[in-house]
Amino acid sequence: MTETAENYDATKYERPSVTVDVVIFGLRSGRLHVLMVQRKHWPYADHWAIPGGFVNMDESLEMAARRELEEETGVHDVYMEQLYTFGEPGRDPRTRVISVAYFALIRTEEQALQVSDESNAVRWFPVDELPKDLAFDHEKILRFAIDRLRSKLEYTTLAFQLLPKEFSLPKLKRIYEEILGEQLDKANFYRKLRDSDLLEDTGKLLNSRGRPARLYRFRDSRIEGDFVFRYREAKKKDEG
Amino acid sequence: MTETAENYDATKYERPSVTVDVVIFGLRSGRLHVLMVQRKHWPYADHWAIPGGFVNMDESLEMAARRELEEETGVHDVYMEQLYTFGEPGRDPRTRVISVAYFALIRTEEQALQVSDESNAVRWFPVDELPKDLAFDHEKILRFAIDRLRSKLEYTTLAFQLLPKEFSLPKLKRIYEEILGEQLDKANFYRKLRDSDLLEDTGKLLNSRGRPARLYRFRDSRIEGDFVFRYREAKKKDEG
DNA sequence: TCCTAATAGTGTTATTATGACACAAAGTAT
DNA sequence: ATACTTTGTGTCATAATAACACTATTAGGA
Repeated sequence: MTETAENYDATKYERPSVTVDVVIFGLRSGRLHVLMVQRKHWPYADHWAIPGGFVNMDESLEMAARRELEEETGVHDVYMEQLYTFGEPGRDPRTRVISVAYFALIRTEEQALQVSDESNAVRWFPVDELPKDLAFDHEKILRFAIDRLRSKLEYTTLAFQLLPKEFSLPKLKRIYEEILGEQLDKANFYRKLRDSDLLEDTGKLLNSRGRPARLYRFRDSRIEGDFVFRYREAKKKDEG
Repeated sequence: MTETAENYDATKYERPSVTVDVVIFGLRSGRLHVLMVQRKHWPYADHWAIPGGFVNMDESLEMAARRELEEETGVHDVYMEQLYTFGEPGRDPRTRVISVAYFALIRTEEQALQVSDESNAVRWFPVDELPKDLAFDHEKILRFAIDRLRSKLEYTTLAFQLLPKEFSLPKLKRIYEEILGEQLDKANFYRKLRDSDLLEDTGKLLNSRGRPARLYRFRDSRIEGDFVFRYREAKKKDEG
């Protein structure tokens, strides 16, 4: 007969370790970055890794992830969601480790982070200039996270979580372009946002070099959760 | 200093148990069903539960899930994807259990399943007639799976995994209606599929009561993975 | 002060996608 | 033959999209 949860003795089996890893995204100078830590010990000493750690027996997975996030960055109350769970045997040479990965979006340009860019141990990397030879399967996790962020951008308001509370339309557009990796049409983008009724004019203007940009904020009721704002410009068909 | 993966002693901490639970979807008489098992022992004796079990130390999560799936149904080579990982402390009264949930889509009407509908231990339930008081947090997992299936239906070819290899357009349409819970327009649905170029005419006809239906199969190159076939009829806006 | 560069923002139009619904086709049952 | 049932197509008004030309408002220098 098959072993099932029904006749399980909690002490009978070897158990894997469970960790949470948090892919932390932020903007720096308008470019999408990810926060990495440099390991000090075996395995993968000196290699860069996604911040993470073991789950305590009395905390939920999300609590563990938020704890790790706060330990690394000092921020809390940020957008976070579960990404995927990675559990290949052998992904950690020490023992069987199952990692529940999360990703977080933080308003880098608004909050003063505790992390120092000068430190050798913690650093922001642009997502297209990641260091080589990441620890464990973290390159895979990172790609997974970037793909997910990119695809969710097209049907959620996730991008808003990266921006300060008040922002201009050109800035929002630049984030979309940065993450999607393609140019968008200004007129169409603005129109879509106007029609979506997601934004609220603050009345303020932001001076820069040319014509000042109008500052907006999100209508509170719609920021939360994954309210659908679908932005996609259909690519030209190139089929036979 | 914070405890991190860097100075971890594998034997030092208490570890949670890790299970996989597999939400198994199938069609029976054109209705979406899910496979449940009835528990025999504490906790939740006699309650219905999602099939699942502990992950062995040397098998991947997906392997564990496929093993459970095959043990319950005898089928393999079916579509399966990871759903979400549930890990609230206290979700299992015995010990800390973290469950990696998967969902599988099987071609019920094609494969002869080992499970007997008469058995008291394993049974198919229509998704809108689930038994009461499911074990653990399985009701939550189930709702999660149904929501995911429903939303992925709109931008993937997942529905095709539930059908036999050859099928008619009306049958496909009925599945969409069943899962989405709303009526679709025949003409628009067929047109969308024709334009998508996903289907291949087998030349065969299926006799029933009225005009025979043409049988199609999926073009192989596009079945795999999550090729995008977006079907959504925009709901009428009912905003203030 | 006036011109220019730079950036923000709007209008317009052709094309395509969508939703609604009428209609035609091809079988079975009587 | 005729009614009935189910499959499958045609049509058209409307909405969404992509492309692109255009106007607006500032700073800064001649």
